[in-house]
Amino acid sequence: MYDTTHKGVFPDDDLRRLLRLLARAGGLLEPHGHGELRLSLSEVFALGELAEGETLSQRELAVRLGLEKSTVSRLAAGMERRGWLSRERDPANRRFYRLRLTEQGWAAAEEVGAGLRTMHATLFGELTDAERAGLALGLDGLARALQAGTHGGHRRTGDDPLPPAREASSTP
Amino acid sequence: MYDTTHKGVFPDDDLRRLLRLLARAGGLLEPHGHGELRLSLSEVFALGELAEGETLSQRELAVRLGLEKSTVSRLAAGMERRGWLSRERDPANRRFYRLRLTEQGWAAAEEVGAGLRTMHATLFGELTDAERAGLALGLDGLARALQAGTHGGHRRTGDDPLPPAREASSTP
DNA sequence: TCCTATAAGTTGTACGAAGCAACTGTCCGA
DNA sequence: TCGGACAGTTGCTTCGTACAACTTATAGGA
Repeated sequence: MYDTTHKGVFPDDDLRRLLRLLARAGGLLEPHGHGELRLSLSEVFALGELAEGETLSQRELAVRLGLEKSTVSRLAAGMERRGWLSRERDPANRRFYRLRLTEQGWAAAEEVGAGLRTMHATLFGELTDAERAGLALGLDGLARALQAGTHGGHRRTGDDPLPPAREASSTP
Repeated sequence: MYDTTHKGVFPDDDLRRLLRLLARAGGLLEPHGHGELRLSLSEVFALGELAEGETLSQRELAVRLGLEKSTVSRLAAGMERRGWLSRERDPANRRFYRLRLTEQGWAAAEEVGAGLRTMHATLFGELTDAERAGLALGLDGLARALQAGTHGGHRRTGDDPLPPAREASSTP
């Protein structure tokens, strides 16, 4: 009896499709057996951030990843243990770490990055030009929309009042 | 030193943007305090599946969600405990359950669905027509591409040799 | 008809990612 | 010189999940 009454309870449109995609792509990424490497999604993102080249404090990284500082503390410790990043204290302000990738870390980032690019190529190879273009446009808009709202909904960590802070954390 | 050598290690294109979006949107959805309800992402997806109207076996649901049968066993048990679904044995084959939403389950689905639609509306309200159209087009293509590959990458559960299915993930 | 293989679901257990709270250490300004 | 603010750490808990071993039901032979 519900069938008729409640059909289409969930939005069956673009958003829904995006969500499914999220889930699906999430599956593609989660266990992340990128090559020899085995890393968590957060580690992948951390590599991505650090591969930007800047040195970051753990807090900075936490903000960018939307994770709790304690989580990032352990995350960074683990990556350090695996030889992917070095954690020097900022000489200008020893409260801060200066996280940066080691050579091994760069290698890992490269490997993961290569994996992502491959997947990207495979996936996007199946799209038409129009679809690619549309996707680029649409995602830009979506990113903007997400940024705009900031929507109380972040991650668990509600660090909305973000990165204005930062004291002495150097970086050329 | 590495900076120059390894700049742009991660793909900095649409895929990358999609991934960021995943992460960010994931944040929007994860804790899922939809109205009064508090449910995990997997529960949201389960509601979505069951709100299609069909009765499903737990195995079917597991396949669609891309989860292990034991996980789904507990998931379903939890949802039953909360009064969202009924689990009758299939009289024709008593090994199977026939999962279906209860009235409360439909209400929950409706509430969650409403939340999703609201979010959708908010988000998409900020897009231009071109962006919306592009997104729709692009996501269609992406969905097709994902389906096409099946990409060995699934989730931990390697249930590739299976029916046409969708997937999900979760978190409290 | 019984006997075994298979399949659905359950339970025990372990694990990893995450948050929160309480703590340490560092700095800075009154 | 003290006290507050803040980066980072550690202990603890929670949650979602997988895997493996088990139970129960079914279906197909010998």
